[in-house]
Amino acid sequence: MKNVNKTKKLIFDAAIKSFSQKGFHKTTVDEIAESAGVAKGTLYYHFKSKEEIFKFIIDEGTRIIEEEILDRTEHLEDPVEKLRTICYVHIELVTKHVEFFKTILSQMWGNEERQNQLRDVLAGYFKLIEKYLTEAADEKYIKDKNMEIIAFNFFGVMISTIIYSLMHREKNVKDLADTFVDFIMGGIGK
Amino acid sequence: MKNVNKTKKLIFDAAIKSFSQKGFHKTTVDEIAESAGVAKGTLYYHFKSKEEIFKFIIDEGTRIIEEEILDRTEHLEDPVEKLRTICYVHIELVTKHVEFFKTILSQMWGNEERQNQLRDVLAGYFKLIEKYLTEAADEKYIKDKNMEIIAFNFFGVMISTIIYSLMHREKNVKDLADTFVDFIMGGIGK
Amino acid sequence: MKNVNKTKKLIFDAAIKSFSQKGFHKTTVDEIAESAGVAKGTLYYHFKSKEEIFKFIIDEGTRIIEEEILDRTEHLEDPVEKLRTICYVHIELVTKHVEFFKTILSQMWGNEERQNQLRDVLAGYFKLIEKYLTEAADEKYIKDKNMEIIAFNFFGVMISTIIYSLMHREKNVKDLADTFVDFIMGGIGK
Amino acid sequence: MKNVNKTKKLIFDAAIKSFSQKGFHKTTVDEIAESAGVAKGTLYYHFKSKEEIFKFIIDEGTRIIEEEILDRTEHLEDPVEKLRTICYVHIELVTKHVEFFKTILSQMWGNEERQNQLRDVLAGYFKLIEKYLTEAADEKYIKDKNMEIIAFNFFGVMISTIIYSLMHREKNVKDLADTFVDFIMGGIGK
DNA sequence: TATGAATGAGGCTTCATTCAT
DNA sequence: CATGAATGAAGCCTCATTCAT
Repeated sequence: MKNVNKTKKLIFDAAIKSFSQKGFHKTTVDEIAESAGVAKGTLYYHFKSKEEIFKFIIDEGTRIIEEEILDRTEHLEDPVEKLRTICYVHIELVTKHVEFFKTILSQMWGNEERQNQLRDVLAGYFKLIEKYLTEAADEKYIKDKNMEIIAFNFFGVMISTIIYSLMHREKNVKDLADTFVDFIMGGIGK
Repeated sequence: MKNVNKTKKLIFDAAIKSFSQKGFHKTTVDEIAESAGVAKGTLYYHFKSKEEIFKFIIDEGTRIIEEEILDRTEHLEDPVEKLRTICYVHIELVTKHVEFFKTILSQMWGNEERQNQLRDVLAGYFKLIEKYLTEAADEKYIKDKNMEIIAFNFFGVMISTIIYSLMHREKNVKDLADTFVDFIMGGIGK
Repeated sequence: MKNVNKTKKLIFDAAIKSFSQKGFHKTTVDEIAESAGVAKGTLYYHFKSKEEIFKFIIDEGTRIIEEEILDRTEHLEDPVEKLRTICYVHIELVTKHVEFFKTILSQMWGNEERQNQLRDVLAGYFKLIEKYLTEAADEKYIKDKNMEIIAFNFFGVMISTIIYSLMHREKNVKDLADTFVDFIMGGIGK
Repeated sequence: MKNVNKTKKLIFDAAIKSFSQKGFHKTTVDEIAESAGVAKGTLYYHFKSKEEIFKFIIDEGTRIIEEEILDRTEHLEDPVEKLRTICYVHIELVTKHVEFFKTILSQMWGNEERQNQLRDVLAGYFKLIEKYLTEAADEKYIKDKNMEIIAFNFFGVMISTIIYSLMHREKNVKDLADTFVDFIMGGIGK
C-alpha cells in the first residue's frame, strides 16, 4: 500500500472489518475509530469522510486481487490453463476475503456517488477478465462470443459460488473451484 | 395480494418504488408516506415497522415471480424447453422489475435479521430452480451434477446479466436472453 | 405572525434570545431547544435548519419594525414631522430590542448565504426610509440629495446611537432621540 | 510592527485576510496556517490562541489607522479643515481596508471577551475623533454639543458608507467622501 | 524555532417510532 | 382508521489545541 503509514493502516484494517461485517450504512465512524484504537478526529485527519474510507478500501482491494491474478497467471502459456487458474484464484480469494466481497456485492447496485465509483472500479476489473478470455478465444481454445458479456457471466458464476458457500458454510475450496470451472467451461447441457 | 386494502396497497407501491431506487437504508419512512399520499402514522397503523414493509415486499415479490414461472412453464413437456423458458422468463422479469432485483441484491449479503429472512425466502426460490434442473437431469437432458450448486450458478449468471445491462444500459431482452441460455447450456469451452 | 403555532413560537422566542445574546455561531441548537423547552427533533420539525430559524427571525423582526413605523407615521401630514417620528420610533425600537439589532449588526457584513439574505431584507427596509426622505425632499422640507445614500446615513447614525448607549448604558430614550434628530437634521457644522 | 519577525508577519497577513473574508468564527486555524505557508504548530508557537491572533490584528489595525490620521492632519491649522480631512482619510481607509472594517463591525457587538476587548480598543479611537471635534467646537467652528455622542455619530455615518458601497459596489471614493462630509457638516434639514 | 499527527469535545442534522386526538 | 406533532438516540463531521520530535 502506498502513502499509508501505521495509523492509516490501523484505520484501514478496522474499517474493512466493520464494513464487511455490517455493511456501509450500519458501520459507524465511532466504531471504526474505536476498533482501530484511535480517536475519531484521527480518522478524519487521514480520511476526508466515511465514504472516502470506503473508496480507499475498494481501490486497494481490487488492486490486490488484480496483482494476485497476474502473479499466478503470467508464467502460464496455455490460455485455457490461464482461465482455469483465474477460476482457482478467484475462489481462493473469495473464500479468503468473503467479507470484502460481500461488501462489494451489497454496494454495487445503487446510484449513490460511492456506488457509481465502485462500479467504475469493477469495470476495470471486468476488462481484465475480458482480456484473458479474448486471448483464449483468439487462439481458438474457447468459443468466440461477445467477450464483454462473457466476462460478466464469469463474475456472476463466481458470485453464485459465494452465495452457495455462504448458505451452506461450504469451505472446500478445491471442490468449489472444480464446479466453478466445469460450469464455466461446459455449461449444463449435454 | 391478501389482507391488503387500498391504503396498504398504496404504501406497498410507494415503498417498493423507494426501496428500489434508493436502497433500504437510504429510503426514509417519511418518503414512503409522502409518496403513498398517507400520513406517517397511517403507515405505522398498517405495518409494525420499516423492516416489516421490506419483508412484505420481498414476500410478495418472490411470490409473483414464482407464479409467473409456473404459469409459463407448466404446460411445457420437454424439460430442456422448460429450462429455456425459465431463462427467458427471468430475463424478462429482471428487465421489467430491475429495481426490485437490485433491492434484493443489495440486501442479501448481510447478517441483519431482515437479511437473513431474505435469504430464507430466496432459498425457497432456489429450490424451485433446482427442481426443474433435477427433472431435466433425470431424463438425461442435461448433465447430472450437484444440482443445488448449479441452481446457484443459474442465479449467478442471471445476476451478471443484470450488471451487464446496468452498466451498458442494454435493453434488448431477446439478445440478453439468448446469451444467457447459450452460456448456461454450453459454457465457454470448445 | 403567520403560520406560527404555539410550539413554533416557543422556538422563535428562545432563538431570538440566544442569537441576540451570543450571536449566530455561538448559539447552539441544543441551547435553543432546551431554552424553548422542546426536544431537538421538534425544532427540526418546525425549521429546516439553524440558518432557517435565523432567517425567520430576521424576516419577522423587520416586518414588525416596518409595521410599527407605518402605524406611528401614517396619520401624520408634515413630512418633517414624519421623519422626526421615524427617528423616535427607531430609537425606541432599538432600545427595546437592543439584542435583536445587535444580532443584525453582527451578521450583516459577511458573504455567507444567510448574510446575503439579511442584506436583501435590509435593502427593503432602507427603501422604506428612502421613501419618507424623498417625500420630504419633494415638498422642499429637506435638502434634495441622493436619497439612497442618505437613507443609509440615517441607518448609520442610528447604529452609532446603539453603540453609544451600549458603551455607556445610557437608557434615556428621549435624550438619545433628540440628539439623533438634531444630528440628522442639522449636522455638526455652524 | 514591534516584536514581529518574518514568520509572525506571515501569519498576521494570512490571518487578517481570512478574518476579513470569512469572519472570526468561520476562519479556521488550519486555513490561516496554510495561507501563511507555515505549519499549524508554528502558529501556536507565535500566538497563544486564535483569539490572540485576532486581538493582535485589531491592535495593529487601529494603530495604523490612528497613525495615518495623525500624519494627514497634524500639519493642518484650521479645525474644520482637520475634520474634513479626517472624513476623507476615513473613507480612503475604509475603501482600502474594507475587509478589516467588516471584521471589526462583525465582532463589536457581542459579549465575548474578545469582543469586549475590541470595544475597549475602539473606545480609544473614538476618543481621538472626539478630541478633534472638541477642538473645533472650542474655536467655535462647529456646534457645541455632547462631543462624545457626536464622535459616535461620526463613526455611524462612516459605517453607513461602508454598507452603501457594499451593497452598490460603489468605488468612487471622492463622491462617497463628499457625501459623507456634507452629511456630517450640514445634516439633511434646510 | 518549526512541525504535523493526534486528540476529543462539541456541533448540526436525520429519522424511526410513538401517541394523543 | 387516520393523522402529524413530538421525540431523542444516534450519526457524521469540525476544529482549536497539544505535544513529541
